[in-house]
Amino acid sequence: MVRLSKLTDYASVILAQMARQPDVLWSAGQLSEDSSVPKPTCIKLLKLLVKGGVLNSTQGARGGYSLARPPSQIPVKTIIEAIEGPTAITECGTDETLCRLTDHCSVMSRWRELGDQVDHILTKTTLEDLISPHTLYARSDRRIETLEVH
Amino acid sequence: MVRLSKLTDYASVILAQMARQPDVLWSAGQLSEDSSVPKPTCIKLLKLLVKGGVLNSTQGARGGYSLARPPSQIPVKTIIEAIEGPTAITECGTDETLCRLTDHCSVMSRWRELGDQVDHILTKTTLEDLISPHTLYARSDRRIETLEVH
DNA sequence: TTGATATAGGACCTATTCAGTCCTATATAA
DNA sequence: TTATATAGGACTGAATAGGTCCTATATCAA
Repeated sequence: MVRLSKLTDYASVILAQMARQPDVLWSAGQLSEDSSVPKPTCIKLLKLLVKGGVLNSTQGARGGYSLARPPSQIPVKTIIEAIEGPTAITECGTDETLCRLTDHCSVMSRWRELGDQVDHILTKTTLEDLISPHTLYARSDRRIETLEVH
Repeated sequence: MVRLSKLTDYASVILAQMARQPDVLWSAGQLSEDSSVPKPTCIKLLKLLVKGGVLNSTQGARGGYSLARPPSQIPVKTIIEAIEGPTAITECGTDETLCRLTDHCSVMSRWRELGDQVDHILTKTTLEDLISPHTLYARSDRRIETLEVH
């Protein structure tokens, strides 16, 4: 149901480190060393995060990576999607037979609504929250309030 | 991030059908036919749902399956876990090296809190909601209110 | 008692996805 | 020009998901 892939786990640790010193230009080697993530894997993650708009990169000698935005403006949803790709709660459309069932599509719209609620949480929570020493629940501005109908 | 496996998708369609006529004893063959889910797979799902406490089964000729509880008392979380097994947001413990990092465990507790919020939604939403023709948002008793700190 | 009809439980195979590695190209600074 | 970075891709092995099949057991009816 809700599971972080190992790579997202790694990425969040790497990003947490970067977020604590947002002005440093980090090299892949440095990040790999500090985070214990094997260098090839670390490099792969950094590339994905650049592609996903989470990081900026500077090429060449003395180059490296830095956060593209302040931690408070990086939703965890963005991080997850950068690593795992865009993910809907159901693909729907793969199985034509099922989709013709009366039940199927109505049940699926409920699932999709559930997915929206989860999305809402993941969008509201940011990298800043991840590195905070305080529980999410303690922050009134981060509590999940009644959802609005759009 | 949040994705229904195909099998959970199938299971929800099957359960939706059963929920609309809760007093019928359904045979696997009947359910397979009505839901377009291939019989072997359908049977597998039904077994998992029995094991997970969602369904009751009656063996022998004229046997079959029925809901173990009223739809309003079957959280979707129970359904998901019956099919996909218990799933935590991170395994944690698989990678000893990462776990020794100062950052890692604090970041992971935030992820875990996020997981708890999602859990909360999945526990509050039931099979009854899934088969409802009305959007989840329209039901005030199903809206996600401020979470409590335990 | 026997046969037909169900579920129970497990083994098993295959396809897809995930994790991880490696190679070559390109950009930059000294 | 060389050393040091990232960029982009191909590739491999492992893990998981999806799907099938076989044998055992329980129940009902003739």
